[in-house]
Amino acid sequence: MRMSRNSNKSGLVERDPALTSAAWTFRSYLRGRGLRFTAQRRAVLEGVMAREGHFDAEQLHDALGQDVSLATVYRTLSLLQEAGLIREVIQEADRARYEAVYGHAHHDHMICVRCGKVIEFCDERIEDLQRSICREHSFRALDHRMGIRGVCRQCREGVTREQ
Amino acid sequence: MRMSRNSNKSGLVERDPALTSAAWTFRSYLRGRGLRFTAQRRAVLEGVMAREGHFDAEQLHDALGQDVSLATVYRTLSLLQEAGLIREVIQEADRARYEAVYGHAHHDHMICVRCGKVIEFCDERIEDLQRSICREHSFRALDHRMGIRGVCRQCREGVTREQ
DNA sequence: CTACGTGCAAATGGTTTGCACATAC
DNA sequence: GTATGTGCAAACCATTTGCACGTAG
Repeated sequence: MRMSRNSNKSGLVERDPALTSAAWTFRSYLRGRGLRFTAQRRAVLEGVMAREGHFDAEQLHDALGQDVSLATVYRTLSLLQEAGLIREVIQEADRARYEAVYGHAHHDHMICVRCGKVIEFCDERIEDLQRSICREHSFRALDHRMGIRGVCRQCREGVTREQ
Repeated sequence: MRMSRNSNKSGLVERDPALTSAAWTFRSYLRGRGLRFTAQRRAVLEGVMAREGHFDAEQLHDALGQDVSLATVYRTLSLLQEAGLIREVIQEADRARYEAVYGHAHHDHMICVRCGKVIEFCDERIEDLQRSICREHSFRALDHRMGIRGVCRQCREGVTREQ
């Protein structure tokens, strides 16, 4: 949707060519708070950006191999969330799940309670209404989440998958 | 919004006058599954219905005194949720919070990240859009939750409360 | 150098569960 | 009577934290 400033196809990169835009954002956030951009934090960020869809701390830790301990994954996920690079997905289970924000359009979710499938959607009319409701209540929104639980078409048609 | 069949003002009650409509619903749900409507389950339900706003298992347990153990509160909250009498509020912390559904209009939430205040609102235009989006995706909605995180007017104006 | 970061293992804490006893039907 | 429910305490398990050792700046 949005063009990365450090596309690895084009040679038109600025500053450190090894850093993606998301990495720059994270580094700036950390610097601004007197924190350090370490190899582990970078690895976690790259793991997050490489991932499609939703993930939890343990999945990310597995994908990263021995590079980063689980404790550090948790610590870094908090930082990434504060930096606005990831957000917590509306919770279905007791396990926190995240998704990358950077370069992804905002969207909401429909969750099928039968097969667990997540359908993402985005509706600008709803976004507009949310903005005007916040205005009416003098509320300054930082983030919002919407999740619709229900049954998807496939499951209703009897093509049940697992469970 | 909806009239209770067992209003305690009018004498026009049917069946067991000591049972509220919500209690009947719960009892029917349990019976339908071969489960029993015990004194503890009834106490939990009454505790839930008596409560204004959001609550968690421990608060409810405290309010019930020695009548019901915490374990049973948890077990009963699950049943009430399955029966559709309560729903889990969009999670802010790692603690599950609930609210009664019965007799309450559907609504969504704004959560102030500074003072923790929850503003409830309901917008029929958003509900309509949600319905049409579900239709477009052939998705049958059972429930939905929306939460907007942000900063309320009072907190922006510097009248910070706690934390 | 000094403050910050990391890995490890232990602690935390809300929630669940095994078990023996109690109770609804 | 028998299946279901309950209380208690122990188990669970994702997440957090204390501490000693690394390392960025």
